[in-house]
Amino acid sequence: MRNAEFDREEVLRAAMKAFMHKGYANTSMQELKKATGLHPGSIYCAFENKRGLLLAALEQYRLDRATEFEQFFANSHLTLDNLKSYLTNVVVECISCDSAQACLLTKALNEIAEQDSEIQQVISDNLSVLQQALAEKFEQAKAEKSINADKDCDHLARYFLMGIYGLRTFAHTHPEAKVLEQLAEQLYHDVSQ
Amino acid sequence: MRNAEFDREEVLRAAMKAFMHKGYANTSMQELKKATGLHPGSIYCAFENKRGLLLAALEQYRLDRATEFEQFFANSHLTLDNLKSYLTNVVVECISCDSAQACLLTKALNEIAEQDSEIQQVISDNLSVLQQALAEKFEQAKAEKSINADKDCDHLARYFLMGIYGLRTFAHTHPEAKVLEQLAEQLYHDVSQ
DNA sequence: CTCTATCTTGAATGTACATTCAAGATATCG
DNA sequence: CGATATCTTGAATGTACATTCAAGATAGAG
Repeated sequence: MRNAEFDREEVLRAAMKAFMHKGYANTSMQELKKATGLHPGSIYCAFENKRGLLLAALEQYRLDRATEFEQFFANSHLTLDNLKSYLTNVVVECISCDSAQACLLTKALNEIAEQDSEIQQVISDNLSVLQQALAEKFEQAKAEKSINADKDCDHLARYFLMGIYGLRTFAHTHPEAKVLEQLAEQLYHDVSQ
Repeated sequence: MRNAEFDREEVLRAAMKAFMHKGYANTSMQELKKATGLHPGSIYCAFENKRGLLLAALEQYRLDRATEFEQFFANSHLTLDNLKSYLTNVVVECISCDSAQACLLTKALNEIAEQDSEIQQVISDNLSVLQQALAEKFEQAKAEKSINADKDCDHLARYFLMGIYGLRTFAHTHPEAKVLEQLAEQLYHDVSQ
């Protein structure tokens, strides 16, 4: 007889941002209340508890990232060039230094995955989806003759993803644009050559 | 008139292990008490507080890792081969899946660096030291003609370290030996070719 | 052996937190 | 324009935590 007043996606994006900024354990319900605009009771009603909010936020993150990913390839450029744009965008995010741009997946992976196998599984699945999507793009690039026919696209996707993880971590201590760009350049070279 | 009964290094290694396993915020003083064998009062007396214990543990970690690093090069092999051994060892640590082998630096960097600039600085300094040490080894490998004379050793060191960060994160979701070994193989190839 | 400075112990403290819940508000339906 | 199901509110609850502290233990000095 009455619908919830809040926008679920908006709330989840706010929660994401809070979790990315301060981590899971260090984000209190009071901060989540401020970030989402929802009172504790509403959060518990909608997401069961703080952990449920994280799980919902991880799912929203997956959806948002998948959409974003596809947009990089929704044009007529060579797939390999789009992969490069994707990588360049990672660097841009790292440089902007906005913690909101950190990767929720790797952050949560580091903080809690080891102690919560369900969350571990959710994150692993998320990352596998991204890896699979990358592998498909490399296959496409191979079909377009941009990369050598004897390359193993699954391996390329894993290596590319490993590089992105490394880049993100590296950026925490080395946020200088030039260095990150140079590293990305080499990574691109190593997967495309 | 009376000396402390505990062995400081032993206590710090136990604390490191606890922090690596559960993270900083999620490791309670009660767990630290169990892990170190020290009662709260003694911990506060020796390290001021929980944060002080982390700082001391980070310093011990740096010392231990520096010693370990040098041991990889304390032989008559080619420096480049020793770099490969070092990388192989990272993979072995990842595979062993013993959380005690995770990297305290990257773990702490992800969890708290953004909220505590002193800890951020300590970790950054630690990682810079490692990066510098790697750069020196690459210079040595260059002098031994193992790598091309026109290579930028600082860049190689950064790329190598980025790869190690990526490898460690990747291992969280992909602990299969074969995959990690293949990634390490490619990384080695890309820095030595 | 005695004295005292220092260390050890672990219960006590206050605080901050996640979670609950009952009262109040409001949209929708008849 | 009620009636009512559902949502919103935020103070109350209990718990778990980091930290403190005073009493007890013990090593070393004289």
